[in-house]
Amino acid sequence: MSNPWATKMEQFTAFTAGERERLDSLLAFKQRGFEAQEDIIADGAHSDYCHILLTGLACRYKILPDGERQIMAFLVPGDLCDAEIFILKKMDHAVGTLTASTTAMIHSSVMKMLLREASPIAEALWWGTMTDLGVLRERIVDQGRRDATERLAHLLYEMLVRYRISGATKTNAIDFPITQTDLADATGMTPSHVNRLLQRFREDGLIELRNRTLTVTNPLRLRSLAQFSATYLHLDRTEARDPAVYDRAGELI
Amino acid sequence: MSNPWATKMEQFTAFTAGERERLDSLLAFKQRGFEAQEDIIADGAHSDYCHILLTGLACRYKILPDGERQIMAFLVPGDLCDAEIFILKKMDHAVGTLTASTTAMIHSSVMKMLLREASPIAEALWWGTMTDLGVLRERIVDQGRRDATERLAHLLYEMLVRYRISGATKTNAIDFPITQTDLADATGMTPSHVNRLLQRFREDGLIELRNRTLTVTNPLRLRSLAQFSATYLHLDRTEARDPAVYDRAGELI
DNA sequence: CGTAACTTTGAGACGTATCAATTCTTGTGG
DNA sequence: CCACAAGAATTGATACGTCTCAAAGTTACG
Repeated sequence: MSNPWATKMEQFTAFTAGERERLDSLLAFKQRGFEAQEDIIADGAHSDYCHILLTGLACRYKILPDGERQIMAFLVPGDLCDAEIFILKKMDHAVGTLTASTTAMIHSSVMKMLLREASPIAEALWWGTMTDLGVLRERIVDQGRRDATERLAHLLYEMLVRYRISGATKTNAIDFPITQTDLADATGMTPSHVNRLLQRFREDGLIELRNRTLTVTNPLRLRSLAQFSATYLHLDRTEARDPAVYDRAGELI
Repeated sequence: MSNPWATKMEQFTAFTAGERERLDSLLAFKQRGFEAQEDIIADGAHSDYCHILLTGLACRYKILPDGERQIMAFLVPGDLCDAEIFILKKMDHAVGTLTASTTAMIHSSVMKMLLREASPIAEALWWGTMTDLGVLRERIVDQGRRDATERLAHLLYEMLVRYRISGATKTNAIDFPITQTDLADATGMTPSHVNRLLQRFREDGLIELRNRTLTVTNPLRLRSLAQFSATYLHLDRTEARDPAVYDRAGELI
């Protein structure tokens, strides 16, 4: 059984065969399918289960009083949707799917137990949380001090890197079901402006984007345009596992 | 001994006398003073100690390649500066003081031990981390979908609330050593624009700001201008502890 | 094969940045 | 206690990035 959760955490630490088996059985215990545009967990809701995205694509978002949507993060397979639910009374945002997806459900009591162990699994869970914090901080830098072009380039490049480390692709092409409206809600622009920027990226030979597939034709230039540095992802073991992801300077792709 | 760390965590959970004593002794073990504008922990650095801010004011920030600074969060007494350091190899951002400050230092091995317990202290530490995530997400909403006026109002109002729950004030006036340049670096504006907005807030009778003191003269209007809702702070026990912080509708002043 | 969702295009308005100059504060040493 | 320096706040005029709103294409899908 493929286990994107374990694959993701192995960017940080090494698991024994026994630990891998345990992670597999945790995921197998209880699963659920979702359609596109469905909430995995609603804003203000509580649940006794944490959800781990297994397949599909989801996002964290909030709906503002005036009806506008802000996407705060995209979730790819292996990501934990609602780590907070085992400790907080209710969600302060929603997690919803963008495409049809499946999740594994882990009971909060099991999650609590896992976190209390002196094991690589517990450490990896902490690492995941700390990395989430890093990703959010990077997004704040994006929106505070980078212009629309850099912001969009950064988002596209980050998605490429995250798909590569999750093992979903080995090339520079990724499945990309995110609409321009979604991109606009994530970067704080209007869809029109996203559209015009994407056209420029295409004209400049940086990307191709059609048929729900994004191909980064010039990754080095896209990375430098985005001022991307992978430090905030804390991929301590990626180099050892997959040297191909790195270029000669030791930088990701 | 005053213990802002314990006070903050008591917004979430109740401690026994023994737990309070333990928290006191953890803070007393090793402390350090910092001058204004000094790094508590530098970008890329590693340390064997976590720092908890005891007095003063600090911020998380990053310096971009072009020299610009983005402030990602302000830290008030009781806040944990670098929770990630016990699990990650190095910081992906810096934490620096804005005013002269003191911190308590807790060895990472002690921190790890605390987190593994089945105790209210461990739960409160998790709560703090989850709340930090919430604050960052709220800042992303701010910068993505609110205009400069709302953004600045939101920041000012959040600082008032955080000072009130930390016990630093019982009125609507707080010590405010944050310069307009700092505010600009936190909200992603220019100092000039911050200045013009603050003038408007003053003209509109929302705030007074002079002599490093911020007085919110019309908290209700400032809150509604900011579209502020305290949900993301997860102050589960605040109402029980300090009903005065709430207005009649049950919303945080 | 029709319809809804998504993408593309255009022209004008507006919010915020820029950059430079001035005034006000604050802290410091004579 | 005053004078000065350095930092912080304020002001102004202009430029530009991005939004707005509306309409026309295009694509995906039941």
